[in-house]
Amino acid sequence: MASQPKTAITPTRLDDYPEWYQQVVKAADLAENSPVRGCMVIKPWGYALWENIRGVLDGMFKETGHKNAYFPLFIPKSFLEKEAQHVEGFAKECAVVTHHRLQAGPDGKLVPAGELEEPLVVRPTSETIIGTMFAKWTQSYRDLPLLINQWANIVRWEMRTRLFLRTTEFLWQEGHTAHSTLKEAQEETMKMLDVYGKFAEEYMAMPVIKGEKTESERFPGAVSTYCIEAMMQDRKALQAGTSHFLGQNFSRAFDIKFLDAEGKDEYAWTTSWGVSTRLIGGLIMTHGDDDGLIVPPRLAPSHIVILPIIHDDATSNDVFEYCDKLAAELKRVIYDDRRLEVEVDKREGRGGDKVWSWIKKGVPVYLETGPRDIASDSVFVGRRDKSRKERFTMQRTEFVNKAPDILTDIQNNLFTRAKTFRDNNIRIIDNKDEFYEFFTPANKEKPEIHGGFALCHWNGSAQVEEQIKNDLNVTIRCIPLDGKTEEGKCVISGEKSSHRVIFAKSY
RNA sequence: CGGAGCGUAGCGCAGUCCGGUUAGCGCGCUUGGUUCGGGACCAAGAGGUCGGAGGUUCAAAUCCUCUCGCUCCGACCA
Repeated sequence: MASQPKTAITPTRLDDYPEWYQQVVKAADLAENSPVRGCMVIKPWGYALWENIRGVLDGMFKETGHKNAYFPLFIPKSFLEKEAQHVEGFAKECAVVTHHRLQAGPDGKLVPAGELEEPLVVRPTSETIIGTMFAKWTQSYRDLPLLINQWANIVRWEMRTRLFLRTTEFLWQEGHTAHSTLKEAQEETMKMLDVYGKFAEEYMAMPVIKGEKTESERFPGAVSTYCIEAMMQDRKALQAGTSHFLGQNFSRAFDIKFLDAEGKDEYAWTTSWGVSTRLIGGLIMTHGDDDGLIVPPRLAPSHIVILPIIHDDATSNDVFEYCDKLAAELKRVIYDDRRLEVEVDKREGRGGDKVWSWIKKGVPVYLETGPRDIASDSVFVGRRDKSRKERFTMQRTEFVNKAPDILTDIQNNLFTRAKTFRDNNIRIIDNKDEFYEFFTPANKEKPEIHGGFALCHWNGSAQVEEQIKNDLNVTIRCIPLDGKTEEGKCVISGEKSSHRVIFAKSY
């Protein structure tokens, strides 16, 4: 008999975290690399997760008054050039279309022909094209606010890619709004940050810290950038969403003007905000364990999987019938304002393989159902947030009634677990040596999981940021919004500081 | 773009240094059987112009030249 691995995923998180991540993506059948460099194929289970993320967020955007629209994939190069900082930030990572057809060359191979007069850039983000349109749509203060969201794919030509966390092409959502006053635009920026925070914590069960980015980490062209930062299980930070207050930078560049109530010509105040398929990477690294993915119930493509246990042909029909009946009952149950998604796994094959395939995919609840359960009219319940040893038997009717409570309990448990982990790895540091020690792995060749979030005073200088980035590869993730004012001294320079910021290694 | 490594069956690899029968192994796949609250076992089978092009040679996965692609480590970043 082949020796059984202790865990479904090899290596474990502790052994090799980056490799563990790749293996989970593969084992959970979320996505794989495509023949196109840096671009991924999102497979059904991963895409269903994205659809659920999209569905919830879309509802939240609409509740806050936004409408969806769609803008072109291609942006004339000249548009990008209009906002100086914006170009500078994105110029290095743009895919550029220069031709519009292919011709057979002398060797029979196709070569680009029909050069464009003006190259088109594949959107790395849409401020410029949307700004151009906003300028047309805005004449009076009565046209404002413009509250637009777009679900789209974008391309950023990154040097190195990792499935979900950084791919050349990725799916995202970008909100773009224009307002007649600074105050309203600032409020919009914070409102959408709150939407992201709520979504991350309540749906993804991923605790986040809301904060503002320092100047060096700011979105190119923004006046201020706010973010939600989450801690992954290797204690590195993941920027999970951003909301930008763009001031009048883009409205000046794109001429988004309106006449106010007094008949005065004014530039609009704009914002933009976005989250991407990167969230799925965050989900994996927040909840996943050495047996694979764990999907929070509120985002699960399937809440419950029923696995019929078949002994022989004589009883198989009874078992299937019982499972189908149970599935039908469960599908009528409401959980989180929608009907339970239930799947009966009737695939041929060994029971063990099937159970483990669902464990790796992270389905919240799995029921192993055979003749014994039928005889006692009960179900054998496995919770993905608990160990295999903790499976338990429950009367069928009781389970049907309690299923939503069980799922709610799993959802809460995942959040609590993640929050405890994060809080245990936040350290208040006031001393430079301790700071350096905190972020230095014992094994430099193959760094073990180390560090975390360091809450420290900072003198506000980019020089300090530069120094710790060079020395330790640590950056300021954000200046927390709920951070109290507190007199202290910069952990690096010793200069005066009035509040603490979060330092961490990041994705 | 720098530094390292790798391209041999669907996947993971051995063989390459030192050229030589019909290119192997594990997993997976197909068929049959034995198991059965479990990630099984036995047997039989299918599957490869060894990343590509050129060269050296009686003979190339193996040596030489050129090329293409991928992964990892840096710089860049949601």
